[in-house]
Amino acid sequence: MTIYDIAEKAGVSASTVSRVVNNKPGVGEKTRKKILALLEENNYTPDIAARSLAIQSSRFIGILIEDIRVHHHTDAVYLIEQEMLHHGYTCLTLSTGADLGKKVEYIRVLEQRRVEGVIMVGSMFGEDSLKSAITDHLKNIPVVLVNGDMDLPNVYCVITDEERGIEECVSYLVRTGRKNIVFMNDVDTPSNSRKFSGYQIGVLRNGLEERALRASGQDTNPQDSLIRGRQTAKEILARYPDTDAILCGTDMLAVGCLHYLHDNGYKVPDDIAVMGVDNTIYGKIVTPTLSTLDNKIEATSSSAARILLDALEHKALTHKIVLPTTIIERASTA
Amino acid sequence: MTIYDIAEKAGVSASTVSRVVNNKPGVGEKTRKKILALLEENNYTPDIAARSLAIQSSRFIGILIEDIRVHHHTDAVYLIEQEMLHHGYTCLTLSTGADLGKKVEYIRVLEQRRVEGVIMVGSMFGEDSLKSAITDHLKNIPVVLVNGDMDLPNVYCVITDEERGIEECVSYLVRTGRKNIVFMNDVDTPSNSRKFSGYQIGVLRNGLEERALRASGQDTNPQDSLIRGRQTAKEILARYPDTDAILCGTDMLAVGCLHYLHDNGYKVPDDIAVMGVDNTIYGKIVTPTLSTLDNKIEATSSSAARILLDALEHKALTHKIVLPTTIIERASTA
DNA sequence: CTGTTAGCGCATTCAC
DNA sequence: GTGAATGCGCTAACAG
Repeated sequence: MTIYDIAEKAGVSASTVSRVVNNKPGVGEKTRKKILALLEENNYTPDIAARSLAIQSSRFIGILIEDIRVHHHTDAVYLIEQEMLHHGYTCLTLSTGADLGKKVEYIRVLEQRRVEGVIMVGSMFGEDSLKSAITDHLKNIPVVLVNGDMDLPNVYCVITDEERGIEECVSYLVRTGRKNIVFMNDVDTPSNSRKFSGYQIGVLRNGLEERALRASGQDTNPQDSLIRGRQTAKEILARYPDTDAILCGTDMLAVGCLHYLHDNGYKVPDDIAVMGVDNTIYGKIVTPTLSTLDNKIEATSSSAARILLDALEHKALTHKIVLPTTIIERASTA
Repeated sequence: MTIYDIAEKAGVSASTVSRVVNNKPGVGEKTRKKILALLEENNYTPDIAARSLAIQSSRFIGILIEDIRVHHHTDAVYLIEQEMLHHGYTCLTLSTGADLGKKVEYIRVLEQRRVEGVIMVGSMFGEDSLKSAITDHLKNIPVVLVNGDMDLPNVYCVITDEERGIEECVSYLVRTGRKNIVFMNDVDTPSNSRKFSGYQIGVLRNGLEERALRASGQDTNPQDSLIRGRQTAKEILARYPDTDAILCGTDMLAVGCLHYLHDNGYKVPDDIAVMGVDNTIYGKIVTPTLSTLDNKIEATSSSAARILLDALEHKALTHKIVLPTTIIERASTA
């Protein structure tokens, strides 16, 4: 059912039908009514692809995310989608996986679909290796990085100050009487590097010894992180038996850590304090409940959505905004 | 950059360029090389919308899901996306929310984008009230319902036998010595009705008294379910102090339940056994670990993807397949 | 092997 | 107020 079909039935031309469909003026009241009725009864639906072609605007915005199964990221996607849809954009949300080549591939998919803007969620998207993919394939459209950092004229970044946040976590743990604080880092991402560097600063400022281990493995899906956290906790305690606090790069790692400690007779927080990052629901579920560094995913993603919308309307804006984090104090450290 | 631009640069016609872009035969080796080079150096990307219009095929498939923040559903989406993308389809994944009107609205969005097939995840999409929306707006394209039930020529359903599964849960709890088994139901959905009916059958077969409460509230997001489970556990124990097992409609409800029991001095599973449904990661995280009815979301969604692909190739297939569930036995009942 | 033509469904000028 | 004509970028006959 096209506007031509409707036009024929109504005995008018396609342009008139088009005007009615798009609520534009210049159509007589009676013909408008008549066409409206025909539209309804034939349940006509405009072909957005055709319209896109004609008006040179897809009303698509792309969302790139590493793994839709990661809770922390879907919270962001949820907010962004709502906001975008509210402004008449349809979101094309794609899970890229950890692989860099895949990311580039998906960027091309977005390009082919002629998205008008892109939001990428996750610090991995701020990697230098993606810079050329963005300049080549996302030319002239605004790109907003959630928690990623990149210096490009059409790229806007909104990140949380995790470095500072982790540094504060260290100080916080010191205030609760901890001295031997080990940092359990997750896979190698820009965000995790910032966290690590925050840990180093914190350790330095508090005159502590630097003790850090990277959780082995590379998959960041929830199931896997749990195992990895558990395993790494074991390694930590084997290497540093006098550990009295473990600061983990993500909540899920921290949960795995809690599991290991519980199973092996350690008391949390009495023997060892544990802390995570992300303020996910996992931390509310475990026993004891998990203290965590809230990196404000809702605020960050809302802000990203706003920025993208502003950029789409060619408003001037700053290219980088940094939000503060907050420590959420729960039973695992208190 | 269009094929015309490239054609001009190459001194050939657009059709030749089109042939090269689509890897079609009938182009001389030297011209092909030349065009390929130009394509590359101008980094040309085809406009899929325009192509869709020409070939009358969008290579889009739609995925409808109630809430992208629900873990259990994103697992399904992940699998489906991978499979579809592997077959050259791009997935348009939309979170509809619980509201029925919104669901219809999103169905129309998919229609406008001319998706060639749809997968809907969640039993709510099997509701009768959506039947007309599907017949009107998703005419002649295959629709696969994951865990939803609907009788329509273009609709295929793949569901798990939760009724039977819950019945088995009751019998299982009885075998572990429980007699006063309360069912905590989640919000009113077809799936939850099936679960409830399974509970009723189980209770009847085992000569027990029927005791069921519906968790108040209506939001099914993870955060909320947790609170609701806790609250409902309280109500259950107030009304039935001799309860020795609580069977919950979802894992998250069960986790909330565990929290309440823990905080109020009940021993799980000694005093009261707790069981959930969905086999989510939440059940692996809590203490004690949660026994649960695995409703096979991976198998179900993979199957749904397969069915949709088959339907898109016009292969004959059955309209309804029912998969068995499995009981996962963990500490909360053992 | 390659170019010409037409058409996909729609929006938009410009006449009438 | 309304219609005819044109173009968006691409594919697909059909000619040559």
